[in-house]
Amino acid sequence: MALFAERFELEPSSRPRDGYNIAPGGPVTVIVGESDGAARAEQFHWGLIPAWAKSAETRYKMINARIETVDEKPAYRGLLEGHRCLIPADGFFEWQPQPEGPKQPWWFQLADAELFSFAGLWTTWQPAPDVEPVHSCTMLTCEANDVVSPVHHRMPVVLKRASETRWLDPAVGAAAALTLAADCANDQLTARPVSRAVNSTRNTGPECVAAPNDDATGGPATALF
DNA sequence: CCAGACGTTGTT
DNA sequence: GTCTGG
DNA sequence: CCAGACGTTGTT
DNA sequence: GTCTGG
Repeated sequence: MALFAERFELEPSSRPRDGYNIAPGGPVTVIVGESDGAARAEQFHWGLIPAWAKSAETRYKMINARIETVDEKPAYRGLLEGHRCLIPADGFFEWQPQPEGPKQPWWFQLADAELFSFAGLWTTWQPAPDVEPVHSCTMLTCEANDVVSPVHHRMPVVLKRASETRWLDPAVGAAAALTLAADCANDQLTARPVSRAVNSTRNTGPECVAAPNDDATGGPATALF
């Protein structure tokens, strides 16, 4: 908390949340820009609910936005202008299908576990005038690079640190923002396999990034029969 | 004009 | 809300 | 993303 | 198989 509060010079009212098992469809901490250039942390729903949605049913579907098409898709393209956010993290998981049995989760980080930001978009959904608005977000993805592709064919866009301020800046247009996202820090990532503890969102602690078979929550190392 | 979509991932 | 398809 | 539910009636 | 919940 202290790290990213300092890094993003968050306003005192910010109420960030962290955890080792931030899952789609749940709350996630995002950083949004203020008109005066300040930044604020909020908890948004991970899974975009467009402003025009009649129900919240997309909230488990629109968890990602492909960078290749984000400026074309009706649900996303308007958000590239003025509705960008940072989603701070120090790593992410991808699941690797196995020839047999359950998928193997992998944990990806920058060197020295340095803090970074995913490139996100956000919006507000208010189904009726007299109910509380719901803020939600989605995360840009791109084709997996050499580090991630053995595990999974897509990966989140990790912004270069120098791009973060401009990503939040409303004065930066959609085209320029897309350029920032394309020129990302994904080639700095490292990978290691982890316990299957992360597969259950009931596990929210450091056991999620423990080495495989080095914990009591990841299930048996081998099948019983 | 109105109706209907609006998304990604993974699997087959 | 806005765009595409019919 | 993965895990877990997926149903109604009647009884306590 | 498909949807909801975390």
